Amino acid sequence: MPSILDVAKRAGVAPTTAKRAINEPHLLAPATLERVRKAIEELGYEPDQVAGGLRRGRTRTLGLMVGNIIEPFFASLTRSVAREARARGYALMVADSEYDSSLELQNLRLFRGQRVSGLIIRSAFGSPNLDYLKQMQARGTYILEIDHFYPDSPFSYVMLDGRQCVFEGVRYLYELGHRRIATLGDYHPVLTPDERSRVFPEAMQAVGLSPNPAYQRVIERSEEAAYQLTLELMRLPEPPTALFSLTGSEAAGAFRALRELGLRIPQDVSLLTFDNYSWTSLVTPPLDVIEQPVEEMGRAAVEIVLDAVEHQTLDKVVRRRFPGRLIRRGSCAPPGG
Amino acid sequence: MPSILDVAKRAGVAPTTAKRAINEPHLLAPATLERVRKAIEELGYEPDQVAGGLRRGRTRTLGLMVGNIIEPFFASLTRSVAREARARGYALMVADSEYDSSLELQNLRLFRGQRVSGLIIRSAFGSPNLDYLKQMQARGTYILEIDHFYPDSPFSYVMLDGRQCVFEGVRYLYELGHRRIATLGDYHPVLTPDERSRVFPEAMQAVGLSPNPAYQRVIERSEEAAYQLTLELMRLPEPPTALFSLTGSEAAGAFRALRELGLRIPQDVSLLTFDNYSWTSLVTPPLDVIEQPVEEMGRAAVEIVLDAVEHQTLDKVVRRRFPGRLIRRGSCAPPGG
DNA sequence: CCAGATAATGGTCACGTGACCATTAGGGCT
DNA sequence: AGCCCTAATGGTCACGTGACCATTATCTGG
Repeated sequence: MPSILDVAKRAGVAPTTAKRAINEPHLLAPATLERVRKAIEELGYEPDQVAGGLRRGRTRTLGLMVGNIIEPFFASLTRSVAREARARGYALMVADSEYDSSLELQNLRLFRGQRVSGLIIRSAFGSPNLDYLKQMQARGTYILEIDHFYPDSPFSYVMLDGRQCVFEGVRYLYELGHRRIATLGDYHPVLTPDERSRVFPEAMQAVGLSPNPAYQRVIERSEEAAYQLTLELMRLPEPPTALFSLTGSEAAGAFRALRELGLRIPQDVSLLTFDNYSWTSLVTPPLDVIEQPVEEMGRAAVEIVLDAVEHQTLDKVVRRRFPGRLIRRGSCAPPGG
Repeated sequence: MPSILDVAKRAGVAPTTAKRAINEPHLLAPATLERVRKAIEELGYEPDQVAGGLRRGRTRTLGLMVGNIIEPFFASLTRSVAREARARGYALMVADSEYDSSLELQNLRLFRGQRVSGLIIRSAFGSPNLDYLKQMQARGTYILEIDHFYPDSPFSYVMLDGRQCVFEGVRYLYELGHRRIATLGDYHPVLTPDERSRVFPEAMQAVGLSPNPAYQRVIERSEEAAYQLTLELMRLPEPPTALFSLTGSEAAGAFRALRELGLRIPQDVSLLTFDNYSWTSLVTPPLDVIEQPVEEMGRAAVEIVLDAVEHQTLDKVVRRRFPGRLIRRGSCAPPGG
């Protein structure tokens, strides 16, 4: 692999001069610049970011830790983050915690070993890693949470405005005439704290309803758990007339369960879900969804992180909320046919 | 960020000794080892892979270039590759070419700058980057193609056995009684060379059929193009009785088109597709698919790359084919109801 | 014609590590 | 006692870069 020394030798200049052709070309005489450029071209020289990172004390790499890359939300986020990072000359390291805090820790160690300059993280459940993140931050890695944040998080974050979305969703169902509205379970308040399930009761109160305790179960956050819970809920003597799924993955479980039970959407039960996943428009009927501006969120995340890194303002905390958008397609209708 | 020097100082040993606690602990006296371990623990020391990579002349990073991270095939692949890389102590850099060779080149440059030790790549279409890849290889990056390979590729690869799958798919449809079978277009033989569309005519011949020229169009490889083509095909005077989609993305386009045309699956037309995407079991009817062993392929890819990197056998070319699995769910039936 | 400014180029060193070689102490053998 | 062997530990240097300082040539104004 040729180094700048090879370039310098070939161009007949000192290494310092050769490097200036890349970093501060305006300082060079046009003829010298041209000669160096030619040498770079001929040798196929590409600056070594490993050496540069060591010397600089700061790498041009960014870490992204997702909860589950299979979920389209994270896939879209990854694409958006990757695009933005590339545009700014940063490589993107991706890790998947599978929402498991011990895997998360392993991945954090890897990221730390690689000395990533910034970290965008959707933290896992259980979360004994807050201290580790704080330590990384104290040592110069800028940390930004996305899609979720720790209570009292000291970090920047980029989030959907879950509160606004849940309120809007509940109001939408309410105005269609629904009174028996259920989310697909509560998440565990400590193990899987979640804004959406936390504000649901408030959203119900805002329209003069209160959540039916019979519908409230603490579940794991997965398609399978949502599938099981939907079966249970719809077999109650007084089943919900509308299901409000707080994530796209859970909607798939609910949809599967409703089909198995032979329940028609929206005649027998309405279904509303977060996340405009592509399958939601392929099924019959197409589902009403609350879309997140994922691309924008990814862009914003990279911008916040890299601005802080490059301007050396690691202490700057930036928090941005993004609105969701309700898309009506026909899976919600007045109750009772 | 503490370095091994800090650890050594705190443990009261020489830097060399401190490092041995990590790299060759068997050489140390138990008491010394314990003291160094304690110092590492207290300081929260994590070896700097940037410095190590520079000195070693080899980083512990792997590059993964996907065609489109949004496609579940690539999302699953990414997860599998990330898992395996993590298990071996390598960080994974992910880039998305969006199947565009100019974006691909930008990403390759980034990877090269970061001195990735290995590269797993699903190459883009158009592909003027073969030379660049060869150059990277000549400079010590082990390259492995996945899901697709250049004609006369000099690299290792991991692939589905597309030939076997297409043959099996065609035979399946043939035995159900179909004679008018169409793929969703040919890909451009130069711009988007593709094994599956190339062997389709052979597979037809193997059952005594030949592809209907009226069904053969060169299309782009996208959901939208597949949607348009399906509309066209089904409006022909003699439309196909069975559609064979060569990718999961295209199946979504075909499915959308069939629904818009009001055609029933499988009564009016059978639909068979590659890739067991989760939506294919959610729609009505659930689709017959040819599943790829994506996880295994990802694991194999990392294994091949890292074994070559770590054993310094960069010249070793390994090529593996994986069988697909046909899953019947009800979207294919004898023609004519 | 020269001081001082500026343009252009050159030289040196440290970042943290791993490879390699060097040194010391103690134990077993003749 | 003298030798060698091994266990345990220490010292040095280069990887390629970027920050910083140094040097030389050319120009400008009085």
